[in-house]
Amino acid sequence: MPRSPRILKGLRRSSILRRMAAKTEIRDLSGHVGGSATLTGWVVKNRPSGKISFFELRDGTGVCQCVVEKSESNDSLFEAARRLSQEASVEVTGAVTREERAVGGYEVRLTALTVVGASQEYPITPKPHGIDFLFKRRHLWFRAQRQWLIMRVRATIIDQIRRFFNDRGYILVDTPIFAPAAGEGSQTLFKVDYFGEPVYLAQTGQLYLEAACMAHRKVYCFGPTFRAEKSKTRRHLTEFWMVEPEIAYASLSDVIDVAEDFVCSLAERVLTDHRQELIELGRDVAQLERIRKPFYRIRYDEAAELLRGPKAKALLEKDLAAKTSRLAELDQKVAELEDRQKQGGVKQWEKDKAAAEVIDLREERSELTDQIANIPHHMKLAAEFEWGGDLGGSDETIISRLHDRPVFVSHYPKHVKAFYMREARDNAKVVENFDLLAPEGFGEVIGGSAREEDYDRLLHRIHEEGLPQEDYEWYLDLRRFGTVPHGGFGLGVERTVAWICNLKHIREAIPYPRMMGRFYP
RNA sequence: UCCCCGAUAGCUCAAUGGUAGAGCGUCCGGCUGUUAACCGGCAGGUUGUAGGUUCGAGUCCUACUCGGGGAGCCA
Repeated sequence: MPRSPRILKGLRRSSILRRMAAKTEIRDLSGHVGGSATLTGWVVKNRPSGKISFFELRDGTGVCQCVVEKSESNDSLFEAARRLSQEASVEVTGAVTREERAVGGYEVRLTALTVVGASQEYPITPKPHGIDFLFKRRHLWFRAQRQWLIMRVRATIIDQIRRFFNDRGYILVDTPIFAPAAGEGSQTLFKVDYFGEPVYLAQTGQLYLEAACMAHRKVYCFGPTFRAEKSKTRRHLTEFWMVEPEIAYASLSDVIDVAEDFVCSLAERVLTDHRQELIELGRDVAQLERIRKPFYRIRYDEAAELLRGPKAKALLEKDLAAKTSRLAELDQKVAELEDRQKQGGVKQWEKDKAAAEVIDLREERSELTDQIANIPHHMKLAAEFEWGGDLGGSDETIISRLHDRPVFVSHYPKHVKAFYMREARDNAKVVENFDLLAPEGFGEVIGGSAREEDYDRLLHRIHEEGLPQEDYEWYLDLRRFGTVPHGGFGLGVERTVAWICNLKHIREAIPYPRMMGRFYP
């Protein structure tokens, strides 16, 4: 875009300049130092004083400090600035200066201010709020810096998901959201009235994708999926986004190779584009830099052994000791802070600060207490893990924490897995499936498998699971007409975002979370 | 479906079974370099709902509602 007036020769300079000025974004302020700029945005916070007034302006691209000094000629401007309230929308014009003391490094000294929309008693104040309060105001909470950062990282992850598959010749095939029957066959489906007929919200597009991959060889689908699981945990949503690639003429290890490259590409892209944002989110980026090939690949058998073995026990014991000593440390800190508050001669603001710290410490304490209480249970679950069961949440955490890079766990017992998974030809008790466990205890982000391509074995499994064969005739057709070895996986977007951004709760990783008992706004 | 924790001012939290408080936010006043600004003041309450125990319940008991964490299940 032309910034130099020389280029404007022959145009009506004043109107063009005005239009250009109105387009200035905070992220481009460095190019306007020494000149004037017009910004449009929202007031983050206002700090008026007797004769000088500061406020922070947010415009969606960054944050910038605005200043008005009182003078004989600017009474109305100064008064308007002094009265600005949180989240009022404004258009401002002023001189741009470099200013080390200001957020973002630049400052605008105002010559004009227009309030576009007033904002009274904005509910989300710069003080701490409870999680329920914030999610009831999700529509406003987006404006908070932390939520803004997360949404930007999410957008990049989604862009990279599409780019990865598009660049490698995968064809996007959209699968239906209204599905006639169970995909994976279970009670965790949302039932919808479809002109008097029952249909279900799709849990996966996989079966449809298998059909499409016989036409295009490499395909993927990407969209929302729905699970009516009554789980209230930090890793569950009832509506979440999943990307599912499906590849013809692929073995289990081919599919795992793709998953490995894919996850590496996501980490690399986010580190390139959002290093600063990740740091601001409190992400230890060194951990993300470890997301490199090769990931660990272990079998379910080995995972079971690991859980029962001395390493798992040692990990949990160490954990218990660390958490117990942290608990003692917290108690001591709380006691110290409370003593300080009681002492005389302490300023009110120091008392407030101490009180706020006590609240934080107590919260950490309460979480820690829960975790400590759970450890013996987790130890028992791990130590007594029996072949044949699925890996529980705590088991996954243990396995992932025993490795410094993501871990593929493959070859689970057949009877705990879905009917379409390919039976291992050398061991009929297991299937050729895999999960990818993210490190640092983030748990399962991918589930995938080779699909059963043999007609007779597939039909047998459908009967074994008690599924109605007539519902799966079209699916069986894929084995009747030129069946090939194939497979794919599904990656949960929100779990991935939570992992990359180091979020404790998956619900912050999606714009409008839908979970048990929460569907507003 | 099961287990644990919680609900007090708009918000975040205090309050041995004995007069319901603080900070923030709002509003008013003050302050020339602020950064969760600061200083002074006003207003703000059927302690989630319904019962019970007690001379007396925010506090103890029971049920329910809502929320949080976990189990199961899963991306």
